[in-house]
Amino acid sequence: MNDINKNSPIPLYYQLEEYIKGLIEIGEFNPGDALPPEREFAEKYQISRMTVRQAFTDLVNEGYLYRIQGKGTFVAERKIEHPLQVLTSFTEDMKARGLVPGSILMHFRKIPATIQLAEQLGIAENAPVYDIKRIRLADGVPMAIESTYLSAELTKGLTEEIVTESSLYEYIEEQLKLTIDRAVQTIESSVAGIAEAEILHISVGAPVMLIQNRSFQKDGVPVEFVKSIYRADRYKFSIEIKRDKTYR
Amino acid sequence: MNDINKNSPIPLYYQLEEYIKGLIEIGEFNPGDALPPEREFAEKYQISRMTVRQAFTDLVNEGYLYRIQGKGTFVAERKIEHPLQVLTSFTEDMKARGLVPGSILMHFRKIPATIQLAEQLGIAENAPVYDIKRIRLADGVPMAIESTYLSAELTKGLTEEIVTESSLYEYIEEQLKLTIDRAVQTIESSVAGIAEAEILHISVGAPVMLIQNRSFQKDGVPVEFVKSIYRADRYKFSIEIKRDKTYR
DNA sequence: GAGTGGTCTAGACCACCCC
DNA sequence: GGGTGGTCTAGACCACTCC
Repeated sequence: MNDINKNSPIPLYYQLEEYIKGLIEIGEFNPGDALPPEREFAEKYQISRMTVRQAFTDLVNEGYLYRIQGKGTFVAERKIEHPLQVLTSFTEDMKARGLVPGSILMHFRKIPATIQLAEQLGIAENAPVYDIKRIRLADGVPMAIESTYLSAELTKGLTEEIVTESSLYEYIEEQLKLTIDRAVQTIESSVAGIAEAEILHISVGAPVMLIQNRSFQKDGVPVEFVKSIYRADRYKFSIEIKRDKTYR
Repeated sequence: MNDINKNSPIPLYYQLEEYIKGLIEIGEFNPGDALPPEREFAEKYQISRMTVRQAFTDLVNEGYLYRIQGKGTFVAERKIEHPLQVLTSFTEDMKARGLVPGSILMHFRKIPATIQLAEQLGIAENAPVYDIKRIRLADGVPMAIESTYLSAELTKGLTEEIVTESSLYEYIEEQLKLTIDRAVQTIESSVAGIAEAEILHISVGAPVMLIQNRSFQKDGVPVEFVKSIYRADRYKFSIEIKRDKTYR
């Protein structure tokens, strides 16, 4: 019955966040419902109102709740589609769409950085770069051609085995302890050329989406640069955008 | 010399945010620089450390700063491209790209909602809907065909004059007092048909981007639904995505 | 006027980094 | 050990909404 444990090393505000998220998920609170007031949470769990506010504020920022001054705090409408407000890998993206992800490695090599790659990765020209090219599958069908480029200085020790047998993201985050904080994604439309058409099993001239992705650490150092070609008949890109917080 | 005014009705944390943003903009602090510690700000301006933290936390969430426990708070790398983390109108988008926006109204009419429109706008089938179709220009060249749908119940009093002579967004936000909080955007690739090719001055079969946009208020009520067809040779879509805050 | 969220204080102790 | 951010308290008063 104790949903908030004061002796846990997990911060109280975070426990409360998870607890409230849980209540929303099981339908205890529905979109549009008012939550109990902050002071009520504070008293019920014997924690300070400021701590409750920290939890509420986080959930507001994450889009679970919204507040109206003088009225209360309310559950926001459920998020729609896959909420790609959040950076994901191909694997996670496909799973979220209910598809089984797969991958065929075309090559794994180390090359000297071209001018373009050097600029995208924030390294010197001709510095070593891992160049990984994969065909990405969804339910066994080719979905995209993906080229990943990583500074070999930053991701030392990357091998073909890691790429084929485990997760590149996992290696980057858990083994190398690099934390990806944000990415800039560029999306264009194009049409398939002969080579792409063959790999993706579509006709020459069929529409494709070109998606480029540059991932950064918190300090702004680029971690990876990915160029993908998705077949347009099977892939839609969807995001949720927040309007600017305007105080004026 | 008093950058923080305790007697102002503007909250202290907000004044501090603006002040710090200003220091970053004029280059007083550069990306990677450490800011003075929270306690120093608190003492210097005679405000509580919690208030300083509120300002810092907001700036971290907005991407201006990042924190490293035990080390300090640092200025983040400048944001790249047009930071379309933020919802904008066609007009604002083009201006940000250094292009002069223009518009040709093809029709402005009131129609009964189709099933699809009813669903997108969260209204009853056959309820009245404003249907606005425009050719959007950049530097005088056709850039996109845009169809906007609005619930006529919600946006009562909308006229052709408002659409042609002022800004639809301005009318929605300032006259109707509706606040758009977020939008879900879906992007697909396709190729131009005969009608689109003619309007956009491109060849049949040339790549185009289909962009759909549903805008919502804080309570989740949809405000508008926009379907656009952009010519792909002149338009790239770019966004910045944050990685999930993972506490685990 | 009662109830809500919004802002703010003046402390406290903990966790982490670096010397 | 000294300095940093991270968490938390127990209050206070203000601004807004609704009756």
